[in-house]
Amino acid sequence: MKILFMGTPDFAKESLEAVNNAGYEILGVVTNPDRPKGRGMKLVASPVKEFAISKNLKIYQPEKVRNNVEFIEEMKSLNPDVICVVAYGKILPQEILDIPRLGCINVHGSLLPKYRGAAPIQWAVLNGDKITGITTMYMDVGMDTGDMILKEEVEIGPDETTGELWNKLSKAGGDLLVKTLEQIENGTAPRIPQSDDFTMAPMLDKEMSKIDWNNKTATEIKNLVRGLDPIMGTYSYLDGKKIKIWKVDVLPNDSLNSENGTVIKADSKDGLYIKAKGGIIKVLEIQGENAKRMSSQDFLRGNNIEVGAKFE
RNA sequence: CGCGGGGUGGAGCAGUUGGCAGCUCGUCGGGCUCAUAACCCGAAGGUCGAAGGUUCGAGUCCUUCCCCCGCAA
Repeated sequence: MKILFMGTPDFAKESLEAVNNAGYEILGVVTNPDRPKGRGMKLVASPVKEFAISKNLKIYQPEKVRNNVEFIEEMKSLNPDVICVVAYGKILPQEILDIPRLGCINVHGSLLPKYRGAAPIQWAVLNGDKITGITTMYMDVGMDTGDMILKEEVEIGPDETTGELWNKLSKAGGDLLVKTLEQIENGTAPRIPQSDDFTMAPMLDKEMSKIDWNNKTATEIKNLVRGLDPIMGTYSYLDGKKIKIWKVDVLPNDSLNSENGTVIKADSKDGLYIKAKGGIIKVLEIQGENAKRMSSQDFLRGNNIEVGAKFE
């Protein structure tokens, strides 16, 4: 079976590697163009491209695919049996979906129809879900609305971060994609329409990384912190300085009557404790301006925080 | 050349107009205590990111390089 692969980030790279290891013929790899990234704005190749280079696979990096006649003709001429799309980053037009004889297969990081959209993994953690998973489906023009093929559940631990879950799901996605391809090849792949009770997982907004001490409960804050680790992290201002909070625990409410966001304990042995709605946030990892991530104990050795100071 | 902040004992930081390198914690030794992560006394531990330059004298000023972080993407 001849496969054309489309994908960009490390999540997709795991799937590409799995398909490659499974011995399928990969006609080509389509990935987003190199983007300027990081300090210095240097051009960086996507993880998928890196892998494709290491395996001498043919690489395509169109700036756009819609109405790109030249690109679409090229894809047609490859004559793939299946196109595998994993976090490619572009919406594919019908003309491309129609190319492969056996269809376009997508690997999605949630149990559809829950969390259709760009950020299913992040939202599963942000919402404090205990279980999520991977779904493979036949793509259609809608946003993750295609008929489902296989699903696999993955548990989310109480302290698990998006980054950790991301890695687990990347791996699971690769395995499930290979399984899906096997079933397509021997004609046993099911085709299960999605029910109507779907939810959306839209792209994350920068605004949400600021901790809202007044309206969010301690548990919601903890979910926010692990949900945004390591993508953007969460922050709060203390004494005009932007402080990032990377890892917290929730302690039961001591029924204190201080305002939410108030420091109730700051000790270089015990760490940093902040009053929150419905509980106490024990800060485990923190990052000051121009500093790196460190334990709150380390942070407090060099930065004096007074009890009663207020995060906002 | 996108903008900006940093590299100082093991950890986190301070170091004023260049003039004996400090603080909190940890480590080691001793003491106190029924006991302790608590308290008291004492000690060790630094070529101040690297190289070069200015100077009587550089952590501090100048040049180059390496590494780290934030913003922006």
